[in-house]
Amino acid sequence: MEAGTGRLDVPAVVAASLAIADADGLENLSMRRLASRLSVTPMAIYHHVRDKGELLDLMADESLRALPPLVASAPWDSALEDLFLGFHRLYLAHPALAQIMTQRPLEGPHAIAVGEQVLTVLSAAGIDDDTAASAFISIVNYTIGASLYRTSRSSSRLPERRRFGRISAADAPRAHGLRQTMAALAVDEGQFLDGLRRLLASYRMDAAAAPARPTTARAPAG
Amino acid sequence: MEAGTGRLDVPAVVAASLAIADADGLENLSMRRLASRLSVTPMAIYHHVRDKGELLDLMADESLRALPPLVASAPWDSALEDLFLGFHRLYLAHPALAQIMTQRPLEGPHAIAVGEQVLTVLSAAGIDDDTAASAFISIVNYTIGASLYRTSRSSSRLPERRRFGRISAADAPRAHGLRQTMAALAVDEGQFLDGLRRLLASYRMDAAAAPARPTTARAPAG
DNA sequence: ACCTGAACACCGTTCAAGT
DNA sequence: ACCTGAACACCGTTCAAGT
Repeated sequence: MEAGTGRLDVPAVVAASLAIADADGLENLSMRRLASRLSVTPMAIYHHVRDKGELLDLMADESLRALPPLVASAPWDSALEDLFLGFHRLYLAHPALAQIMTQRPLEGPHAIAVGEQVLTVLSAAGIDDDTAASAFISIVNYTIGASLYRTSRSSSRLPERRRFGRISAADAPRAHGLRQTMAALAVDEGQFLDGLRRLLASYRMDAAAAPARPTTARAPAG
Repeated sequence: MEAGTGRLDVPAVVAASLAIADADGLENLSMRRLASRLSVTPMAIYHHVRDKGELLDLMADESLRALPPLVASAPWDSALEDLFLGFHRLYLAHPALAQIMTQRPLEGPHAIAVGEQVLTVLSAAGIDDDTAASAFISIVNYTIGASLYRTSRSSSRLPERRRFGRISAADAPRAHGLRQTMAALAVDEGQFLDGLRRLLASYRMDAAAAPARPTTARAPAG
């Protein structure tokens, strides 16, 4: 498959990797499967990528290109809400990316560019540097956790439960009664948004407490 | 190793699995490694556990035994803060557990018991059922995301970065200036607590808006 | 520079057999 | 019931060789 192009390059390798991970899950992405999809010998890939780990880094960073850019004209909190909703949607579309982020710190150029944008917006809102750094980390963590939660419960990837029976009304009446509510929330974008908004509202109070700053935004101050 | 006991059982298998995952990472936990640590043939394990997936489920649920129980006498928000701090510490001590939770929905008996406790506490605080379910999910998601963040950055498991250079002052002045701050926050329990408290504070407002309820809260008591 | 082929040290799991 | 042994269809990666 994918034949014809003749020559292999990094973008083609990354694209094929994402396609395999989307179709069959990250656990089924192997260098050998990838090679056969590219009609090439496994070792050919090693000429473009040092090892599988580097391939995963490239997948995670490269896919951030698809993120809708932050809208600078909007209020800072709704701009951030949109940005992280974009993250969440990206991770739902490509569950492998969220998984990769939990195993390898993402430090590629696109990831750093997004981080820079977020920190700039928080700073312009009047939030001090330390709080901004902390806010960035907490919001990213929440977003990744919520995305993993939804993808791990998406019908297509559920492992068949065997050992454990269903949740019983006798042992856990509340959890039992809320079973269907929780199942619905697990596939609901509104559930993600609710938590995100609660975090943003909390940082809004930090912003209000600080003196508003002009958005000139010159770097780490000289 | 681990010889002498003569007979294999599920607790021994689970304990050995955790020991391997703690020492060498979940990615190095294999049925064959596990078998050799138990001085047994790989196939012997399959007599106690259906497959590797079930083994992972058992590891994740069984380890929840170590969680400090929720202190019912404390105010609900500080009780929940303690409980989830306990989760966070458990995941830091055993990074494999947080990883497993992102791949397989945790529905074992201990997980359900913890969920029941949390829902009961939220309800007794005067939070309605739908909000309680949503709060539970968001707080768990945040906790898992934050735990994964810290473990993925723990010095012992960092993959050597190759493709991407260090973050440059020219391209990302803010991110560059905050590099050391962010690195410090990545290993700081206070960073986790800050985000957790912001979420709890938000739900405290829901509780205040609702009529307070007597803490009759039947169920797992008795 | 870019790719192939053979090989090494691993995987999870099935199936048949032993006690 | 509990365990072994051999086998199957896979892995990631090194090394030497081809063009």
